[in-house]
Amino acid sequence: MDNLLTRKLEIFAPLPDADRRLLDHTVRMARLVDGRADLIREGDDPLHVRLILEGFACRYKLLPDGRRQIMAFLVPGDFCDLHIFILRTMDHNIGTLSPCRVVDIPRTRILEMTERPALARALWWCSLVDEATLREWLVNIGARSAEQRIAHLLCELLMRLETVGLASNGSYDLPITQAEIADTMALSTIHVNRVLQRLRAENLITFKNGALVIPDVPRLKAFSGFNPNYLHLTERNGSKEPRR
Amino acid sequence: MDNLLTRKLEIFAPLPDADRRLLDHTVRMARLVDGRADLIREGDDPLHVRLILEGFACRYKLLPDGRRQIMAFLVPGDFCDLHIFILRTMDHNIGTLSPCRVVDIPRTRILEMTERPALARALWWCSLVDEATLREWLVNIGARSAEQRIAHLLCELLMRLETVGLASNGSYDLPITQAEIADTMALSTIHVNRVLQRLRAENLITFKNGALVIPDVPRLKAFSGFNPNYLHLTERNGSKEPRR
DNA sequence: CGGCGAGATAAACCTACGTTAAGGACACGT
DNA sequence: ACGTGTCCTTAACGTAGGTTTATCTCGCCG
Repeated sequence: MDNLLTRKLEIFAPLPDADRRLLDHTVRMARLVDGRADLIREGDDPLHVRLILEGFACRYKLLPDGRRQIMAFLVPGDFCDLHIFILRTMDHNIGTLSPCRVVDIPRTRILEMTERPALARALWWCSLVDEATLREWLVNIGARSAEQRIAHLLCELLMRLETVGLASNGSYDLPITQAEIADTMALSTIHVNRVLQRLRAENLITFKNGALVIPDVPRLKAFSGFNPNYLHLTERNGSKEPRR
Repeated sequence: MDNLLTRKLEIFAPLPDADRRLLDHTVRMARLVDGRADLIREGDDPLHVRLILEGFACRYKLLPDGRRQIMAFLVPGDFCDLHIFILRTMDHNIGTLSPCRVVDIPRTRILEMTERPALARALWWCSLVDEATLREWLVNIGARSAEQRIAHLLCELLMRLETVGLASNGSYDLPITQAEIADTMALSTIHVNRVLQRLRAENLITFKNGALVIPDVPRLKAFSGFNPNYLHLTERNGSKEPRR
């Protein structure tokens, strides 16, 4: 059984056995973190790269007036701060939403990974998919109605969680509050509440003991204008070298 | 005199002479492109990576109802689509705003560049700064008022253009229309117009024969809540190896 | 068992924007 | 000199979503 990280990186392309063993080894020492705890703060100059193995976390920035904008959700298999390898100091915060299992990967290990061509490309892929996701979020917040916006987020999470085996039959655990959705979607909590109720009233979503259920996935995707191309899940290719 | 690309990449770290020569050579063959022309479209699978040498371009997506969301401004020295090296198919469009001078860099050349450690890190840095900028744009659109939003954009462009020698004394050419600002900032053109007038009335900005002038840069930065940390312009370091 | 805090819900009211519709100022080509 | 198109500007009015305040439901802890 593959570990979560291998599973995620092989969405891009198969890895040599040696690389897979390195990843198995990398993922071995995890620690537990409470919900709503900061993993890293803006201005930090962290020594390790963090990887989420269990639970939900988010990137966020705080504004002078105390409001917070969440800019990304981090789910199992996601790197928190691969970029500090190059950028050094954090320009945003990362905090857990639910209790998490987290691995601290030393810089030397990342360096070792970047020296293996297949792994280096896989890491690059992760970082580019993060960027593509950010672009879609910008479109989401900038151009869609509150209803579509939230529906779109739920579709994205479904697909991302499916790839790591944490969602099936259009259902997954979503351990976040309406206030957190509000900080993500640039809406007020009250409006998030109104919108969720409307989505439930139209039977686009339901909740069954804590888990989100999407009764008709294609319908929710159509409703939200969801196009999964930005997640780049289908570029799998067997070649060990990029095409020329 | 350094070429624009070298100048930009050396913001991150100095490059070996051989790398600089490679860049000089890379930048030699540019072509001219009209304003308001698409350079690449969503779904394309381009064979070259494009680099802007002169003029303004933007990343954008189109929505079913015909509206467009601009997700990034590309100014001289910016790569349009470095990510296609890994992600293959474009998940968004890139179009010029003003007439541009553009270089098409073949994939083989990019591969050659990624095989040189200092250049590889510099390219990685470009891509990570793009991502950080996207995060700040998300905050900008999600959490700031229309006035702050536009002021923030103008501050960012000032800093980015300064680094490539295209702005000085708080002034630069801004060859874009209010409608384009609207598509960028998720506002209507009419509201952009209102906001620009208010910014002018408060003497935060003025226009002198086509160029934007910011009379008091610190004041505009304070007004918009601008913090340049996300541009990562100060991580310059002389070492040829990343720290461990 | 009773109090407390977090989260969801509800209804009233408010405002920053969007929309529509109409001019006006240039720059361009003929 | 006259149209024509593009961009900017103005004003009236409409609405999605914010704000405020309050209630309700739990789970939790003493």
